[in-house]
Amino acid sequence: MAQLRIIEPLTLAALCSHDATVHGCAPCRHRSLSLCAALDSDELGMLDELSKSVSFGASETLFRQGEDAEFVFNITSGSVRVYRSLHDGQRQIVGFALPGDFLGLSMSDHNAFSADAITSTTACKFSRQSFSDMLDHEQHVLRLLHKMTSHELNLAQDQMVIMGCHSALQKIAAFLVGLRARWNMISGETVHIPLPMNRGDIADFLGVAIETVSRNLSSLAREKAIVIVPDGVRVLNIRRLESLARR
Amino acid sequence: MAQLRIIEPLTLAALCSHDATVHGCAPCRHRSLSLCAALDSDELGMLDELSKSVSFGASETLFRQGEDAEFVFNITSGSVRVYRSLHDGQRQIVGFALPGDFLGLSMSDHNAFSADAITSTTACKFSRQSFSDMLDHEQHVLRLLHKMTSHELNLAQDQMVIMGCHSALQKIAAFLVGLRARWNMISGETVHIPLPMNRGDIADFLGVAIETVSRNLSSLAREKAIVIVPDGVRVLNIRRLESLARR
DNA sequence: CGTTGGGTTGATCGACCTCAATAAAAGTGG
DNA sequence: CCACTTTTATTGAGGTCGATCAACCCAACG
Repeated sequence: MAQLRIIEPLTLAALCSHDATVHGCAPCRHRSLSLCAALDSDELGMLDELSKSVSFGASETLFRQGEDAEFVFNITSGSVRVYRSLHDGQRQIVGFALPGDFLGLSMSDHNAFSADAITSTTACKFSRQSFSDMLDHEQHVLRLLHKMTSHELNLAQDQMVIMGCHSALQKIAAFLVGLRARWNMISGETVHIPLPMNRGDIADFLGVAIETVSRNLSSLAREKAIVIVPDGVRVLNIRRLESLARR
Repeated sequence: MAQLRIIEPLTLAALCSHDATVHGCAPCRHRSLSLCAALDSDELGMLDELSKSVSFGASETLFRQGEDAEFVFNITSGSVRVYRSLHDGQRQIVGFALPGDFLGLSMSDHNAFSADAITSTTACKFSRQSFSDMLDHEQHVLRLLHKMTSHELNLAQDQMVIMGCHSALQKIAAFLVGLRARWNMISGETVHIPLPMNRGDIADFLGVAIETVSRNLSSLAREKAIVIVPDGVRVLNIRRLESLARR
């Protein structure tokens, strides 16, 4: 009877990690801001059994809009775009998932969005059914899940504020400021902002044209607020960016 | 087994109702498709004790951005705008709450948004703390709460898709189609779409100018897709609206 | 009546979309 | 390692949509 729903990019660290050096959920505990940290070892062991490590090459599909929602993903490395394809061929990206983010929890039995890897990506994959079953018996986990959903709602509403901007320059600046904050949570870095997604992805995220993204990034570079580097930007004047991003 | 009526509030209906004729949560049960219907009488009684009926006149404040988040509201009648005020004096409306909608779920210790009544509004008010305490003991309620939050998230993500539209006409049409669906859940009505909010509210919701809202509504009326009536519109050509609203 | 607030409509101007050309990167095959 | 293609990014020019400013209409209300 448990029902989950799509949770887009979640900034609550990885539930579970199966990378080359560590195995199982326990080693991942320290990476968690609020999730694994709140689980005891029994619960972690349970997660361990439910999860399976998977990896995707660039542009490979995690799940597709409309298909049965079979799995829940917790991104451990890489980056993912989550989007809806529209009948006019347009694409609205609703979020980018970074390491630690949760994807594919679906309340309905079919996905409302598609998701595919931007760069090479690894994730912990859970059967949605068994994940759901666990929620029936582990109130702890359900409570955390609800917290994450609430947090996700906050992110979505923040994005609405960004998209309400009348100026494209404001949108770009707000995008950079927001992404910088997220990378900062993950890596501690505040100057270099990786941009694994291409200009078209950013455009479809912000609801502007590709050329507008390019032009405004160039413009920010021209006024020395940022420097454009391969696969990202470096922040020179964060105050300028923040004043543009009307928060 | 509670009888479900499809023409009744699908938007999770009111958790609790304290209107002039009925008191307590139990009478409200029939109005709920999935919320109160899933609670037993003990649980309903508990809700009863926690909740308090409140009412607001037009443009009165339910809560203000930045203040401590003390309460959770379940709207029982009327309509509410939820918005963020920005440092440049602009206002981004992130949603309109209608009967059955929950407010205050996405917030942590302080409100991320302001909310005020558009029309005369009644609501059930819960202390956030006691509501939270109840969740610790009532898995049922927690699950329902999670579902409601998920529903909010759905609305927010749909709104992102709308705001990604490049054309203002598409935004207006998508707004009407979405609002029509919500009113349909509440009242069963599909032709008359009440618009309790004024043009400025719609403008700040969609991220366009007031005049643009007015012009495009007039345009839709001119092509006989809608008729503009006091406090709303009547739909003449839903197919036209839906084809504009790239879903 | 005058006033006020909300709504509509008109005119102007600038921002951004579109189309197009170029440049730079990243693959591909010899 | 170097031509070659393919993809992605940047830059330019022109046209259009929508923001802005302004006037006007209308209903509510004292």
